[in-house]
Amino acid sequence: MNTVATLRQPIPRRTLHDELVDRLREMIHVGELAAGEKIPEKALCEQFQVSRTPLREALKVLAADGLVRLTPNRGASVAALTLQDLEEVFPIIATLEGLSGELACRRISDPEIAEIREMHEEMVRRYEARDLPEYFRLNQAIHRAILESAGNTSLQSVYDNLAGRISRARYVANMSPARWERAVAEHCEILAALEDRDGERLGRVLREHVMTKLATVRQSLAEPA
Amino acid sequence: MNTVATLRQPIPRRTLHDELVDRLREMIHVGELAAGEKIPEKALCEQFQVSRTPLREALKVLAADGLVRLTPNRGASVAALTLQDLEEVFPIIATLEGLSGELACRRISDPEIAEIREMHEEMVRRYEARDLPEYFRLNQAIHRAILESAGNTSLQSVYDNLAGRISRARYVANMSPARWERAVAEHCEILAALEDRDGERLGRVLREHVMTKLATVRQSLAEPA
DNA sequence: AAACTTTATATTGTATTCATTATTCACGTC
DNA sequence: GACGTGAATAATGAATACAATATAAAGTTT
Repeated sequence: MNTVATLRQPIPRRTLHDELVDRLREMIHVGELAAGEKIPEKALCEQFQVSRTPLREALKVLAADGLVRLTPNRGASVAALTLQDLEEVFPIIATLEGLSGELACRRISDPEIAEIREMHEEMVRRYEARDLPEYFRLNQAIHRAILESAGNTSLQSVYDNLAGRISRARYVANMSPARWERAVAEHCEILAALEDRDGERLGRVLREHVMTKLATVRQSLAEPA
Repeated sequence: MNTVATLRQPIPRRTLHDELVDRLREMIHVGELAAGEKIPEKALCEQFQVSRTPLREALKVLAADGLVRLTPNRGASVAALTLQDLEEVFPIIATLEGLSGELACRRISDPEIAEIREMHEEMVRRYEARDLPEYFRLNQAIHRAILESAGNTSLQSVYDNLAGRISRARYVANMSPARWERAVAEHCEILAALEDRDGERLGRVLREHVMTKLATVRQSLAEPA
């Protein structure tokens, strides 16, 4: 059934550089390419079995995204995020998430709200079960759903780019029980504002929620690993 | 005097792809590479007297920035900005400018404020003399100064990237006398809020100011050229 | 042993070449 | 004239080659 429909669709193409952008991004996110480290161009070409051209093109893109630093004649390294970087980027992300909340309230449908409520309730159950990875996944899905409900693809794109820069820091930050409880409370407020379609309140709560996360990350960085 | 100091400084390097990014960006801004048009890769290499490699690298970067569209096996074209794109990007820019105003009020110095006031006053004189190009230049300089006073280089970078996408649309939009008068009034309010270091008010006024510009652009697009 | 110089090797940036894909042109058929 | 097919040409993506720069290793001097 599905196969017949697929056969009559355009054949998707993907350039090597595009594929490499995604792979390198993921490698940075999971720490396989560590912050501050030189990017081993030759080794990566061998690993991926591609020539240097598409890999270098991919690195240019990642540099434009801020994930990678290019130094002329010295190659590329993974951008090392300082606390200063985080202090700069989080307010921007907070502001953009606030905007996405405001825009979402103008156009979100009842089924979309219901879906977010479902995810929220499951997330709370994961919290109560102390299942952090699944809680984290659902948490991200809720933020993603709100962003998509905003219906602004440019906002999604800008947000994704910035979020990609700090994804590693967010991923490894430890959350204390008190902060976790607070985060859940904030999410209840997010859902309430969303159900009321109160854009201003949702925008404010989302901004505060993200800035709370910055405090978590900041504290995590201050502790010895 | 200055020459001796310069001689003992590191020798700056610039890769071709980096230079080409800037040149192509400018060519798009001034309309030399028109929206929707194919980018003539071969001709540009001849014009700039470079090989295809750095040019293709530059195009990848511009594509990541949203200025250029890459279609596999069909090459690159200048992204055609639809009204939808503008409707999406302007609110983001407005939000980011609002944030820059808030951040600036937290840390701007008296000399910085004085400099912005000077520019403002000169801009008003240019308005009264009906000198639009110079008014536009000063207008941009004021926004730039506020953004820099925010002291957030990530914000500058994100803002510049977005502003670069819509720079052509802004540049060609016609401003009616009524809108011009309103823009000047808004700038007076911007300066007042800045001098009061009232971050919330400045943020709000800057957001409105940018959204007013969207209305100008929108109207300009609705009129036959 | 430390510092300096020279040589060898590796890496980086760019140019050129190769293979594939797309577009255009020419020709034949209906 | 419209349509289809095949050949020729151009453009695109990637691989390879070349030149320049940086780094490491070896040799020499103090």
